[in-house]
Amino acid sequence: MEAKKKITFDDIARYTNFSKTTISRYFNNPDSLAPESQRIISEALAKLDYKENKVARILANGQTEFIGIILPEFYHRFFSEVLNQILSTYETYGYKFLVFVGNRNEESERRYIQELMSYQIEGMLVLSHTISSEELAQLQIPIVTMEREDRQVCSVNTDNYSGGYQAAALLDEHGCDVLIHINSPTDPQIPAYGRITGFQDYCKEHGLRHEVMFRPVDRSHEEDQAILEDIIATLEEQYQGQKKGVFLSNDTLASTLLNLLFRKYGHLPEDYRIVGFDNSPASREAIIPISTVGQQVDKLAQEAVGLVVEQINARKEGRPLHSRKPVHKIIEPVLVRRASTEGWTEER
Amino acid sequence: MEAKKKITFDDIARYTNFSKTTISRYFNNPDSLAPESQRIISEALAKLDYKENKVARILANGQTEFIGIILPEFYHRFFSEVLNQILSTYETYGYKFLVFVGNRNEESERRYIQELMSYQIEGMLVLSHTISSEELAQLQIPIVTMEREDRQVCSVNTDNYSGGYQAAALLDEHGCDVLIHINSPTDPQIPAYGRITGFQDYCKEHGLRHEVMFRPVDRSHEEDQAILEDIIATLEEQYQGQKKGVFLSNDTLASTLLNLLFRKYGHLPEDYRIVGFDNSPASREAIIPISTVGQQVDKLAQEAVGLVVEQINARKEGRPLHSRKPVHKIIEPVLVRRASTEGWTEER
DNA sequence: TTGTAGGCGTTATCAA
DNA sequence: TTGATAACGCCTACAA
Repeated sequence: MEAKKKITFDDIARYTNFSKTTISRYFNNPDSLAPESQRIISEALAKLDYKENKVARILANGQTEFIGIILPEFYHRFFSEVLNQILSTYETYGYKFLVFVGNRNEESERRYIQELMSYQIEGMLVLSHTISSEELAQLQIPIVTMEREDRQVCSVNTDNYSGGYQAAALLDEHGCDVLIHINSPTDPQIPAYGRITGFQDYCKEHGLRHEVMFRPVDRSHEEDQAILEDIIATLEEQYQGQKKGVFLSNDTLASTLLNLLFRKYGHLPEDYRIVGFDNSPASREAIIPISTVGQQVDKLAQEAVGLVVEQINARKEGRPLHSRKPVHKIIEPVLVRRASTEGWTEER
Repeated sequence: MEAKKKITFDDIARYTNFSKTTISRYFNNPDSLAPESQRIISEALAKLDYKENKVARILANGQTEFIGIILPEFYHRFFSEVLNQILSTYETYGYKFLVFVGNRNEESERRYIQELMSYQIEGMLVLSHTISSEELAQLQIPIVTMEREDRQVCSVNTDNYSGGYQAAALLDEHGCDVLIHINSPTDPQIPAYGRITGFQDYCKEHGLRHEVMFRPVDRSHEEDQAILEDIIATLEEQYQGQKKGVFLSNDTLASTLLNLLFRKYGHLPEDYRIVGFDNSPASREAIIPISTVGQQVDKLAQEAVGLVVEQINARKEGRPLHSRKPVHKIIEPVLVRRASTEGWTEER
């Protein structure tokens, strides 16, 4: 059972008295062969236990069927969810994925991209922030980004503005006296900034008292806890007796806030309403289910890969599509109403 | 800026008046070149903007530097954590990873493996259960598994037995009257079964009253909740007034139990102590921090990739290592004491 | 319906 | 220290 030499088209050809070309055709255009020939070859393949070698095929026809992925990190569930959904598009498109995690290091991300390019990837999905879309565009391959600056490249994003708007509307609907949005300081160029403006616009349009609190959240759970405890203290001083609707930039943060309140009061006080973002497991699995602006991760991934594939195909026949302006697809978020706004009793 | 033809060694050779061979050497064995030649080539590469093509190199030397990964799913944080750590070994070993998620489907996993083989992967990491180690071994490439049946292949695993043992010891230490272990029905062949036997052995050795409850957990959060509510009812009937030490098979489950108790009592009652498994974010971010048997995911991943690479290298020089018996590495778990056993007041 | 010949961009083997 | 030449395993005209 030791490393038996690999069987190639040559071996099959010799064995069947066909030429290599015919064997190749068996795989790429079987209908052009006589049925009888197909049978002969098929049997020979089985008998000799042939295993295909896609590397050789790539070198010959230039199509790797590789798509590169650069993720910024793996801490937030959002990214593992997205990756999961991206990987599952293999079933529909057949592309394989080479994955790198950037960890916010510009230099290593450049190295990763070089490495990906050297493997002749046909396209790339970029979720990390460190490298500008301008630089990405120069790579001259189809690129689609998600949740990051995207001026020079195609992208697929949740309608963050709509999400922020709906979150505010939901809190308003439940009669909150003041709306609070907690977020980390965010670059206006990244799509997630829309959550802030959406929130603000709703409040302004409806003349609601509101406040956006920029805090350095999302660094670590412990820091987030400290920050949120501080915020609770502030809120209870500033808006004592008023109903506070809090919209947080993600579900994990929302859950942390909820836990703090639960620890303090043993339940979610009537004068608090909470909305998260993402519809990640953290929102469903919280001590009481948290209302949230759900990102349709499956659709995001599907569209992103679809967009890359579309460009790849366009390229293969001239380049009618790629040289045009970048396409930016938008996926509607889905508002999920749960106990953290609807009230615990209503929920069960 | 349109698809300029790709620069190859041929172009560099022509430009510098060296041969292709010399250019190749510049990359693979630069010291064998005259310093002056190195400079000339280096400049030419920059001037012509050469980009390497690893596909061609693979075809020529047979080394893809690819390792295949088959994950069972992405729902449990454990797997995204492991994947993250595996991917990060790129920095030390330079291997690239082709990732597939099996989703418990035997047929598609076989297809994935064929696909991986066709890309000439040099080794494979398998975390999914569906395909027997016997079948894996027949692939004739270095394989390392984690957290699954591993009789015919190498593996890296947490010492689950020790983990179960320590969990029981921790609960005992805090004076629990009865120890409960909640787990899904588990195949004795997979390493995680050790958690059960470790737990049982400690209890038996120390003459402790104990019980293992096999329930179909880990299917969905809602089902888990229902199951755990049921268990709480049972426990409170059966062990009323006694201090119950509950060891759950993972942190998410532990957190769900904790949440249910918190909702019922507004705090963790004195007659409950809880221990999880994994030391995943779920345990730190729970409403009160949960004690847990920590898997050293970074080490698991490091060792797993290391073991594959070791075998790959052994293969390159004859095959002294691979034909021997499978190696099974064990990583010690780390017991993490937190509020769910130590008591809330002690913790702060 | 099948075959011939050349090429994809490297690396390996000899030789000089 | 450098080169010529033949692989590597498949695909794609073009021919028959």
